[in-house]
Amino acid sequence: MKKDTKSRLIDEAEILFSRNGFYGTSINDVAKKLGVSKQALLHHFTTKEKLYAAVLEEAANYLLQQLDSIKQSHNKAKKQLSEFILEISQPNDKQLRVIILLLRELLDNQERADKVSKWFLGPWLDALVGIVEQAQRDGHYEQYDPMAFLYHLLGAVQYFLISQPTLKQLYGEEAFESQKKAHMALLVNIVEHT
Amino acid sequence: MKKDTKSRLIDEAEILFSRNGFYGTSINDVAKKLGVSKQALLHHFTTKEKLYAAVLEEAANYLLQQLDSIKQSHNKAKKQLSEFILEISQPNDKQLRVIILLLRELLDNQERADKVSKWFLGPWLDALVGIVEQAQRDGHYEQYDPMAFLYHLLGAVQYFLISQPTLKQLYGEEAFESQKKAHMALLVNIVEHT
DNA sequence: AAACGAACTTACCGAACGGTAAGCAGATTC
DNA sequence: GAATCTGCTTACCGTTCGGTAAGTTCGTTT
Repeated sequence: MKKDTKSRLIDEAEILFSRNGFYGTSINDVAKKLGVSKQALLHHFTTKEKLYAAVLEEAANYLLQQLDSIKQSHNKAKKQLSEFILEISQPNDKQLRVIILLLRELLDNQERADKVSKWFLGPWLDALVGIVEQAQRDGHYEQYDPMAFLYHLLGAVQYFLISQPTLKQLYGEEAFESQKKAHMALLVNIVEHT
Repeated sequence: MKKDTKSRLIDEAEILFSRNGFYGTSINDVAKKLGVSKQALLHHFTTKEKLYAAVLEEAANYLLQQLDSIKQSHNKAKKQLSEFILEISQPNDKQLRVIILLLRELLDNQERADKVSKWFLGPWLDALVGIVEQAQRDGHYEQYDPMAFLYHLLGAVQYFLISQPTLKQLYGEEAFESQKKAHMALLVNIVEHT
């Protein structure tokens, strides 16, 4: 049941790319962490860009799969949305890494705007918008544009997530905990009682 | 009235750091863009980190100054907040660069959490929270925690801002324009009619 | 048992990286 | 007018970067 080197390289690259960004990560570092040579990595991916693309593809699959599992566990679109917001608000390590990767992509994509991000974000966003639209058909959030509503939620959640280390350091652990509570309360208020 | 080399280096570094991040920017590139040697840059800043710190300091000053100018133009806290949200929602080039720098800092700061970001974000956040608290004393937004409410707005605005190139490319120019309208409408709705 | 392809290894490579050392022109100070 | 300081320059350095070339090892196929 041991993972093969290729997928272990992707996992390790995901950690380092999310932590240090594309330019801040060297393929040598990735390979060394697994105890293999840099050329073993290049044997599987030929270039650094292709390794990065593999990481993004993996991240996209993760996001879509997560959404799919939520869809299967809950029938009502509104419940699906609130469950989704709840999950990404309290992410595990992997989820947090994927969110950071996503944000880095948005930043780096600022003028590049290449094709990689297209499939990385597109299907996931579309699926989410689909949920909001279904919820609207069920009679919720009707005063809002679906995409704007969704983006608003995503922005608020993800921005707070990546700010957490800074906020902790800025205001201390216990002050931060009450901030987090207030943040979650505001989120729940929007999703549940709008 | 010509700017000296040092501040021109900061300006150019701000452009490149915001576009490509810390690791994606070389001090050679920065110097070359101004037609001076790399050692001219090192003469003024001694290390790349110090150049980066100078850029962050400049960015922090810009944010605080922007806020100050809004405070002086409007008396009521609620009006100050709505004006602020409006301004950063439609940023000029410099504002956009500063916002991107800020987001990059949050991402890179994820585990580093060093002192640099402390002064970079701290006073600005405190000033903004102060405005929200004043608005609450005037009878607005009373159902929310000030920090959570502010962070919610900041997140929604900034996340949408950095997504613009990707959204344009994903859905086309005219679809994006209507998304933007819906996004602005939602924002105005929150700030004005809560 | 010969051939083969996948999964690596060691040995390199040129370019770019951040940074040091030394010098030099020109304005300022003593 | 000699010395000094500022703002640069060219020359150079060791390290690391992504990537190439050429094996080697080993299980599988023929």
